[in-house]
Amino acid sequence: MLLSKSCIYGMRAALYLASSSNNKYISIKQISNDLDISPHFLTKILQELTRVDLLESQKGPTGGVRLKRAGDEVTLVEIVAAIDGMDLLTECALGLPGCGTAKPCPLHEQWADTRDEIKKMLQDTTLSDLVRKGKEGNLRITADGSFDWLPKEN
Amino acid sequence: MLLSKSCIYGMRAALYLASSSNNKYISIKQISNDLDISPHFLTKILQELTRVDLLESQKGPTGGVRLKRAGDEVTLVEIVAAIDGMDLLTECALGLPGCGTAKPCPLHEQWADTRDEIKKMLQDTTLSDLVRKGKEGNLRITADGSFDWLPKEN
DNA sequence: CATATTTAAGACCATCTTGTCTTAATTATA
DNA sequence: TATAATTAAGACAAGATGGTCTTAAATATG
Repeated sequence: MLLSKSCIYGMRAALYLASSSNNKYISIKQISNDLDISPHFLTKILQELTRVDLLESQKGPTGGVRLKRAGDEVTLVEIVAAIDGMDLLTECALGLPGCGTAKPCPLHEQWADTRDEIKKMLQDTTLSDLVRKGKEGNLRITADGSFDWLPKEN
Repeated sequence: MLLSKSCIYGMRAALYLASSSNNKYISIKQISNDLDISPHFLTKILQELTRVDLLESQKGPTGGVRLKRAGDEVTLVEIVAAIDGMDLLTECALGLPGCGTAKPCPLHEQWADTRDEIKKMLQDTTLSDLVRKGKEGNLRITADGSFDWLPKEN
């Protein structure tokens, strides 16, 4: 698997938040309901994103979480880095420590190129990019496609 | 992590076997010694590769495992498919079942391209390709670089 | 044929990831 | 101020992966 489940859930939730126009606090319970993710588990994941300042949170009634920066200023690589770490984008495909141009493994060259493609994709894609695409095509971010991208207009 | 440890170990062992010119049976114990991999664990992994006919094995003294086909006819994707399965190369990056051109997720387009790059890399790289590179540059397939690519000449 | 060596098979345990639950702290609001 | 709602924190359970060990089956060789 490329990304852990935690990371995937984090990305889906970030997309959810980025699709909200007014950027008000939204409760994790609502997010977990709409995205069909276990609420406690999602809470733990979003706490991590709050800790690294991708989200901000507020407790109590009317509390919840929201993006700390605008969606067009948050790229996927930041979410991946926060949850899965940068290992995928830096480590050797054969698992050899210190593998690099100076001390490569036989697969290093090929994998370095491929790895850079992944990195570029994650760096070049913002939350807003995906929200735009999602709203235009009414695409799904849940298994059953129940998420509605509301509100549709900004 | 892109590939599981089992898969990485399987690839390293396959490289080891492909680097042997005469393709005689080599005991798993010797491989595990030279590559510094737990012998029992490696045995289990190589059994899997034997099961899918990438390797063939013989029991008893002078027994061991060897490549069933020539190294230039075995690509990395076969090893990955045998051990980790094809999930990495077919599944949605957001984990949505049935994600594809017909019913995409917002990230589908980008990820499909990137995924194809990974696939192409694994499909285009043969064991012999890596052995050649390894012998030419005396590159390592162990953490400490102790593997010697013997014999150097074929 | 007896023995030693090797793979095959699977039980078993450790560690990591995934997921659940409980309690505490915070805060809006009646 | 009391209450209810919410995040924060962390203990705990379940499941997957990584790794060890034991026993059985096969086989080369003395």
